[in-house]
Amino acid sequence: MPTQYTPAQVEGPLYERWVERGYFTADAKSEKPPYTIVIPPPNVTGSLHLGHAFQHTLMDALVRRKRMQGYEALWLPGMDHAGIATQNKVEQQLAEEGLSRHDIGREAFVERTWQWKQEYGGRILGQMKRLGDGVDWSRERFTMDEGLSAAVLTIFKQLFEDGLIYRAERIINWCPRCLTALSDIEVEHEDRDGELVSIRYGEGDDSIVVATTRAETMLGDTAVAVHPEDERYAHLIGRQIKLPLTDRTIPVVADEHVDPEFGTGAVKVTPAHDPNDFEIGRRHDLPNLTIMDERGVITVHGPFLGLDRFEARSAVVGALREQGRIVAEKRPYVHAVGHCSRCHTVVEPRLSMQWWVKVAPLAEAAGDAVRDGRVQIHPKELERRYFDWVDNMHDWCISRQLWWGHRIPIWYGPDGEVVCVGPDEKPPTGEGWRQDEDVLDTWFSSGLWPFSTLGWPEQTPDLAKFYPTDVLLTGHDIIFFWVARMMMFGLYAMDGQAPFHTIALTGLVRDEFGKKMSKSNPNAVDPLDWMDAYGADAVRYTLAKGANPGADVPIGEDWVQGSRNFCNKIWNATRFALMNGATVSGPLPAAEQLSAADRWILSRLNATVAEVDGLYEDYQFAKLADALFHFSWDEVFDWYVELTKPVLMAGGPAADVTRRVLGEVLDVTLRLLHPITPFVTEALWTTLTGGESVVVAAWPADSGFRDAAAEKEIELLQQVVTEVRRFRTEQGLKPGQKVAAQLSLEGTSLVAHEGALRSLARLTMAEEGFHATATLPIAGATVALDLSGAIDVEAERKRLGKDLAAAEKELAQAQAKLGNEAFLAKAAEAAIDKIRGRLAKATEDIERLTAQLAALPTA
RNA sequence: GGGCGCAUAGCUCAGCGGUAGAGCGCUGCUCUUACAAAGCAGAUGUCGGCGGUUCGAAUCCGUCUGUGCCCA
Repeated sequence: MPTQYTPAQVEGPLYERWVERGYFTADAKSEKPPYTIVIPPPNVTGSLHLGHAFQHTLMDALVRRKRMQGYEALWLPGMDHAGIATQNKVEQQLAEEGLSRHDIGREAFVERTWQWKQEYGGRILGQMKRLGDGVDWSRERFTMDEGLSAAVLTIFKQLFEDGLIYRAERIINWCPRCLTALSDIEVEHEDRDGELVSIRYGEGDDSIVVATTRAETMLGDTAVAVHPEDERYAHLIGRQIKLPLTDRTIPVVADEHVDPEFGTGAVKVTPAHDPNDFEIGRRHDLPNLTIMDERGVITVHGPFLGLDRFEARSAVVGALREQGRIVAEKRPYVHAVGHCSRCHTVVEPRLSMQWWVKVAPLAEAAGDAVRDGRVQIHPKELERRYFDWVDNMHDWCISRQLWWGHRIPIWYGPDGEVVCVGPDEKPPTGEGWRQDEDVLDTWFSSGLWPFSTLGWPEQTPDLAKFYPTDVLLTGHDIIFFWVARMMMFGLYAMDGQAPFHTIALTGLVRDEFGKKMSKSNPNAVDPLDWMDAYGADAVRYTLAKGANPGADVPIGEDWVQGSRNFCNKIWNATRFALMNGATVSGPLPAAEQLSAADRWILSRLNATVAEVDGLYEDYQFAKLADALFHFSWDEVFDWYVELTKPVLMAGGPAADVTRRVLGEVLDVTLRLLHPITPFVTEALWTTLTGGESVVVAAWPADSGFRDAAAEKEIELLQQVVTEVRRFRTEQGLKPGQKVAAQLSLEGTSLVAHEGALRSLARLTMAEEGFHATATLPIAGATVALDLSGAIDVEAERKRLGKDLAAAEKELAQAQAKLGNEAFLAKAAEAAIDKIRGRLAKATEDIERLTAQLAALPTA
């Protein structure tokens, strides 16, 4: 066994073996209770970034633990078809050939997109294998699969028949580059420097000043609105004023939604190009005048015809300025501008006919499921974000002017008929019938994911066994994407059964300085690079250790390196155990046969099992990773392993007992670590135990064994050892240098630990000619050392003096507290006891330190 | 503009009413027979400022400053 763990040699073969043996393949016919997580489907065009690696690590840990606990665990993988993103990719490819999608036609384009998926899609799936994701590959799904498409058609028809899907002309978010409608959540608002220009409309007494950041839209104004109680404009209400640069006049209308405090208190109304104005227009029966085409080019006749919207903006301002109509300009004027989340083009509000989901009843059910506790959100603080969203959700625009996606199953007849065609139904035939050209929002199909992947609408054994799923784990930034959509559809389609009982929300991955990591940032790290350099376990452990509930996760290469070191430490500790005959065979010896060290570590081991279990149930990954780190490194590797050395070296029956306990401790520790660091633990555990695989080993159970006395005993030993080591360091002794010492341990629990103490502090027996040059009284025991020569009295005096001062300060503080009547009267008994304990400890320390100082030879 | 959150050791973060913690970094000394990707020992903080509540505040309340996120 080499002295260093080399993940690169281990990981690939192990993963292949796991998959071959079918450990991750769930059985719907199993008698075991189910545990299910579906992966929020990544985008088919995407590749694994740290955010995925992070969430996958946590999901994998949850599922692996449950599998070990005896659940029929299913972690279901797959991808969504990412309508816009994928179509963009294929259009780029076509563009390189000098073609557009219209050149080859819809059918060929869709065919070509499938080819693209075949060739380039799903890179992320291979990357998931590198990370060690224990997913059931036999159940891999894609939102455009036949079964999932049938689910889309089924629910569309149900919603349509229930009146929850309708068609309407509204202002939507339009991307002039992607040439499609977008839903609200596909628009990102960013602050931009723009200008706010104030324009005078009308003439003389009939003039009124309005302000806008989008001057070009004035060409489509059909009114000016003021507040009905605004006296400044009362005389103008109902009058017609002249709209500059046009030959039109427009009315001044009174509308309560106008804020008289903002700007001049008068607003221009462009119903076809602004959602608020559209509403005003509806209330006042104003005409909707569209002035741009789908690419954002001006279509009204006149000097601006054919100009791009941004060119038109400056042209319009210029023309108005010439006419002396610009009364004020504020520049720069910072305001939020919506951008297409896919291509970052500035979104244009556009009046158009689209299909919508009426979300009110669905969102209410989604909110109630959390409100009444059927579904829990972790951490709880994020509930409010969820409620804010579902309680104020606007109707959802689901039609997209794309070719890649589920085509809307609506057929229009020659006489204005509108027919919704279900999955098993034949579309109407005959002259004049045609299908809607648009496809559905990708999220419409991913919202069905928790049950469409299990076979719905068919009543499959998978659906019966694994729905509802258990946990949805995802970033808090996409509560609105997955969570809300899956909740709405799950409750609607599955008879009010929520798709999962727990929503575990994580933060975002950031770099080591807390900066946001994104693909476009130079700080973006490819997790595969780190896995190559340090192993998948190191990346996984680092991510898990950063996973404080709901909080962002900073990660840096140094930390991954630290986790690699941890894996290496586990490797070497196990290596030591193997070299010394640690075993898991046979029953654990009874408590009477165990040494105090054995009882201590078993006590701590079981406490750790209980602690880790509790933290898993609470989705406290950072804390459980930390607890495991602390227990295994600080307690097992640093102390227990060192304590076994003198015993193992001495041999005999005591050594046999220790070999068994050492085997037990490592066996359990490796099993506890496995869900987070699956590879190194598998390699070690199979060697240590001869078992088939830790993947299917039993999850450790707390035996209930605790031994407070042993814990105290070992703590005292640690204290004494540390004290001697400190003294040695102060005296400039080399770590390996043996020193003769005489120990007086009578009357303390250290009597049984003389061997351990000598081993850990490197103290040899006092032989003839022993002459103590320093005496350390510690906790009732005395350690006399022969340093064979002068010791550095000054260094020792300095240090003891410092400790003494600290102890005296402590004593004074404790005395002050205990002398405080109010404290004694009002504080809890436990708090007072604690202070009494501190007082006693301080008194004892002062005594000891004073004695040590007195024992120093005078210079 | 509205809402939410965060300010703790050089860095990244735990702790959230009873003596300030971890990892990394830093300073010494060591290749002590599992491990130098390590061991041992050590240093480091008026817990953002100011007020208040309390016997007692990093922890609760108010306020200011700084900073981040979401929504419009």
